[in-house]
Amino acid sequence: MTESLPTRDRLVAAMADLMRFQGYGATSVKQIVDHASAPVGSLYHFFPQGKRQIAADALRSTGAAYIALVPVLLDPHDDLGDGIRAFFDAAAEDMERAGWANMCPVGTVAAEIADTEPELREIAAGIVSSWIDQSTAYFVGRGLDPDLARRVTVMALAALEGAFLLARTLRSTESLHVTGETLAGLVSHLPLTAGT
Amino acid sequence: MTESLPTRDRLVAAMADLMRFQGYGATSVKQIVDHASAPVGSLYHFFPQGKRQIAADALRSTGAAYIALVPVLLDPHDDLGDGIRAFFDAAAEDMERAGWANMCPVGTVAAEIADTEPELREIAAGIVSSWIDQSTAYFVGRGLDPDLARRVTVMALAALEGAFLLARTLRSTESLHVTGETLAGLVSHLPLTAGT
DNA sequence: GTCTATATGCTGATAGAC
DNA sequence: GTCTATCAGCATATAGAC
Repeated sequence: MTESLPTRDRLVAAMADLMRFQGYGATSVKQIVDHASAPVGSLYHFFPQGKRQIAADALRSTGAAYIALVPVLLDPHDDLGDGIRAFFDAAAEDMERAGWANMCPVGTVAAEIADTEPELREIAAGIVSSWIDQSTAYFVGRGLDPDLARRVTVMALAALEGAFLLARTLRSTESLHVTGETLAGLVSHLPLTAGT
Repeated sequence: MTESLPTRDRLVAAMADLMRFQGYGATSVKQIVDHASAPVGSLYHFFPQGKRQIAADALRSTGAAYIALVPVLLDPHDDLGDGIRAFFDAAAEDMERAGWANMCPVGTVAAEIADTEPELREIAAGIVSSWIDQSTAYFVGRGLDPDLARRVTVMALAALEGAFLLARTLRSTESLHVTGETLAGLVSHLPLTAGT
């Protein structure tokens, strides 16, 4: 983490990276600054409210980055089911290569802080809500009825996060491949509204 | 937590309870003994290796308790899909009533400790593996082909854990109802092997 | 087995020189 | 904006009387 980014950005990236592996509680301020090759003072200069504030920033920036993947990974596939399968297979490959870190800190952290860090929980809830809204809109654009699109989104997101949890715990990609395959079969047979 | 259980059992129950809400890292030894109305010395008397050891015990005992729910909740339903729907709806009701604690500490804790507590991760992996094996065997007993039974199990477990995560983050039962309903539709149309 | 007092180290956070 | 030295508090764990 000695990239030539501004200090502030290096700190946020380091926090996001550490949270993917360790979650929030197990990540110490000292680890963050070491990982970002920055002095402690700089962290409190940019983030006067300390660890909680930099965690909020890291969640927000990665949350925004991940929702952008949906169109990127699904657009190339005419059949939505094929797109979903490719999405889950890509996640499996990335996860194994990254040493079983979660893809996104939001999933790792959300359960951990849901009752102990109310402010961070609300931020995580906002990110997840916007994921659901944007992904629903994408599926509507691909021809699904709005209500069905939302249900498909919620189902797929739950399956993805759960499969990440199992993969991480078991150190196996089976859960990602199986859920991706099953969802693909489901989605390929959904009715599309006229004109798509 | 002033039940008339032996001290050792009260300590394990307190740890399991706290981990459901807070996870592992945010639960302190002081909280455990306070919640169990026991002195610190007793914890280290029964669990010489301290917090990590009592966490392992709490995970094991709740892991065993939860797999027992599968036949209890599914046996009454002739149609497997109906059983799955009832399972998820029951989980949603319990979760909301319990103030959005996770049903089982294994899910809350697994992601958090996967890279920081190798011994606990292996214990969690063992529990999850045995869930998958036992649940697969149950579905085979209900007439599914073994390979299909395993895939249904993995899919359902991933969806359940993911739906828990979303419900906890968003403080809404929507994810549990939607995933339960979707899985139910899927499972109701699976082919059964002859003779069931 | 129960309980209290305490040791040791690490935590998040701050002050102040440069 | 950068960096170091340091604070006060809490963490896990232990010692030893009862």
